[in-house]
Amino acid sequence: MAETSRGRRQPTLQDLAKVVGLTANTISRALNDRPGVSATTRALIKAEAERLGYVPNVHARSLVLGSRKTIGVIVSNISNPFFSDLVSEVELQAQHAGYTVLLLLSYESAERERDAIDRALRSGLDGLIAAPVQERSTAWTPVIKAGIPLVLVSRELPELGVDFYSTDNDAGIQLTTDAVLARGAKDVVLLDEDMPFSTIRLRTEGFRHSLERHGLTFDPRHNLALIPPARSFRVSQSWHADDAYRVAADLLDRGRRPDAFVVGDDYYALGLYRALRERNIRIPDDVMVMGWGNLPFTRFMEPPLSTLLLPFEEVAHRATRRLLDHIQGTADNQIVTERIVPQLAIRASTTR
Amino acid sequence: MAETSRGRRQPTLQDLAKVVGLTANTISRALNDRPGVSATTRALIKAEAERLGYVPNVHARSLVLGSRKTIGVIVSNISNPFFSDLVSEVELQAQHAGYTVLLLLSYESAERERDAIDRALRSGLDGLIAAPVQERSTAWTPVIKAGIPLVLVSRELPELGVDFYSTDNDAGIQLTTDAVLARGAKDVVLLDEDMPFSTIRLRTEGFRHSLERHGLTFDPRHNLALIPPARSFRVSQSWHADDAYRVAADLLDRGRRPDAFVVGDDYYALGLYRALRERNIRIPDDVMVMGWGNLPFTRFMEPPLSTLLLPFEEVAHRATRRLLDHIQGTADNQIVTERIVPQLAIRASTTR
DNA sequence: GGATTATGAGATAACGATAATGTTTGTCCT
DNA sequence: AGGACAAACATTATCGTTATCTCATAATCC
Repeated sequence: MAETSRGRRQPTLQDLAKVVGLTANTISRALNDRPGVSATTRALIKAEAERLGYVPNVHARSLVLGSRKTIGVIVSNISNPFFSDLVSEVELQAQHAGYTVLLLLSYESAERERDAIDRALRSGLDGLIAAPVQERSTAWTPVIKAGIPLVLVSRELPELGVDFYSTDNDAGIQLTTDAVLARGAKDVVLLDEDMPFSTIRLRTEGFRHSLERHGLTFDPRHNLALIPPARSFRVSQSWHADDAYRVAADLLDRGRRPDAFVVGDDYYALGLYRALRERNIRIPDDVMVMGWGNLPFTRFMEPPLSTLLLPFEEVAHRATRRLLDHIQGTADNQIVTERIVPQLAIRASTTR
Repeated sequence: MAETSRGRRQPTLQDLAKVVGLTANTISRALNDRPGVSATTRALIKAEAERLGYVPNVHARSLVLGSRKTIGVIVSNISNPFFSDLVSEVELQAQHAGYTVLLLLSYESAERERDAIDRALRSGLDGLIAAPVQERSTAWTPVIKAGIPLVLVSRELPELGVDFYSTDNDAGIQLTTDAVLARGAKDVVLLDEDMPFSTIRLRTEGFRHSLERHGLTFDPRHNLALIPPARSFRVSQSWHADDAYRVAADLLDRGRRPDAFVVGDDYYALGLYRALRERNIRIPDDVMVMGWGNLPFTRFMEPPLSTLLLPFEEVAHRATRRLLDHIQGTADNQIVTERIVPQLAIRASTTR
């Protein structure tokens, strides 16, 4: 009876101590390479630990050390390549530093975000990297009150007063817009989502600047094609393409014929391509198309889509580094705000 | 001095107890809605807890309860839409059950997988859902020895004797192959990766069966186009398209002209499309193309790609349900092996 | 060779919660 | 009125580590 249950229960420090004939304390010191144990004893203990398959109980350790060696990541959804890359990079780096990653998804919903934050707080995390769903949210103050280091990515919440890392949307849109303008476009339309995100507002502003810098005027009714926000959250990204298709088709059917499109998401370009194809409008001869995000399929579109290479690894890398600094107490107490400039990938869709 | 540090430290049960004038135990019972506390006292305690912003210390709770309310997910990489969907669904359901998800990535590397397992064991997880990197791996036995419930997905390890959930690769490939055969194809090529995975072996077998059932012979040299395995792991999925492009181009340039391609990954179809386009081979008139995975972009390919809708949500759902049953002790002690049959999405690439 | 340090290890006390018993008080019944 | 019994709370133990303090013994010094 006792024998059968023995296999189930993991050996503890006490068990090990009894076997070796020392105290749990000494075992702990030996295994964690702390001083106070002779080399021979240490070797003996380590060998015995290995033999018994001893694994320290994290719960006990966490309780004493007050840390679980875990950082949380809150993003809206990892089907979005931007976020999956971000999370991957965070995981990779956290792992190097001996941390594991707790994944919490908010699905672009304020309610779910609140829930995710709540679960994060109840999970005893050492720190949190998050891409907030909405601006001006008080949902995050409990995190700060609890003294848990927080680093934001992608979407800024200036009033929170925490570190922020992001791709430079303003520079990005100017890069893409300038690129088509430099190639002779005179009438550019920005196809983007109609959402109250700072990222999108920044893009619109940058777009406008770019036009004006080239001596063109910016008229929202003329240069903007806005995709109505989705009523409910849909997991598949391809709906973005459908939405973009509809908006683009509508615009073209109203007789509007710009000579270049700049979009806020590669998926929009996917839908746009279809709308153009259906109307026998050739890319890039009749109209140039510039994407955003360098999604894996863009190189294989026909023609290959010029797009913007977002430095998400870099963002994730720096954000994680900063978070770990906070956790380990090696961070200065400035509020860091970094926007990393993306790079253009020019392909056939803008080459005349 | 003492005042400044007060804000940092989270209030504990003891603190609350002192304030209310009761014992920590009573507070605990009150807050967890366990009997033994009068209604008025309970209300008082809850109010005070709210006022002080009391959050139970998970570390302590985990220690005493022996559970962290966390399940781990080990997949190779979440940039792959299959896995990101899987992970999303697991997260969604785990959340419903009050569990959080720890994400561990193995990047298709046996070494990293071993490391991930190690970290999982040291993280005090309640259970583990994993897509193993390779077959016949002893890496997983420590998990079983530690008595941590394990459910495998996607790739099977029969010798481990644990539950397994997957899409039905055999049924899937027969669905796709049958579909092109039913539409008049007489000379079909399977374009797939040359890797020693059970999934791929199953696909080849199913493909062969399908041909033979239609009175065709299966000749590896004739009906198989194999993509050499990547030497190093590459994050971006689009390399799969490049590899497929190269293999397909090579095949076509050797003068081979099948009347249908069936592929093992939608990305292969992306590369294949390009190879065909370059040689002015029309889809579907000259050759039909059948994909695998229903990735978001397939609907927007030109022509839209017929493909296979993998029931990953279903797989994730059942696997998670099963894992939670194990954790909560409500699972029977059979070894469950379920393969869920995918569905066809017929589009223009196979419509003559 | 005696006082002084290192050195290795034990004893004890956290960490913050929950579980298993105790103890008090009050209520009900006959 | 006296005993049974339950409600409401307190006491104490426990989970498995790590940290601090103490103490014995061996090594080192002049």
